[in-house]
Amino acid sequence: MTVTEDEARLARIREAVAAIPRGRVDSYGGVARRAGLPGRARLVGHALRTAPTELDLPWHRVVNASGRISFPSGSRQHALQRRLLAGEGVRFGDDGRVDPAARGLDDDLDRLLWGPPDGGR
DNA sequence: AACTTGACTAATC
DNA sequence: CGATTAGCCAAGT
Repeated sequence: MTVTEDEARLARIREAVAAIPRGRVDSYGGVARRAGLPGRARLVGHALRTAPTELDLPWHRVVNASGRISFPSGSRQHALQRRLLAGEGVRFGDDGRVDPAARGLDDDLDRLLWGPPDGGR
């Protein structure tokens, strides 16, 4: 297990995060699955935590499997993430869950977005 | 090197 | 609903 392999995995995770369209969210597990790393949701958390800000990843579009922001409510991060999502039109329920309609992505999303130059849109 | 933590999750109770 | 358990495993102590 080399360092380069780890970096490649992190890169795939970051790609998967970057592939989440504006106004939609995905779960840590979902991102991991689309990155080819099923069952490794925690790794997504680590990847985002250690990701350089300069990458400008849409990290706020990643919520937990419950559809809630994973930062403790009341924390600065929680407020920020919620605000960023609200700014993209993501609705929240009274229980703090994001609108179910905005949750989850198809496995083909990556191909749809990055594959066929003409397929999508 | 042992032990703990954590931007997680699914299953059970 | 919440609490517990077990699986996950990179990083931090």
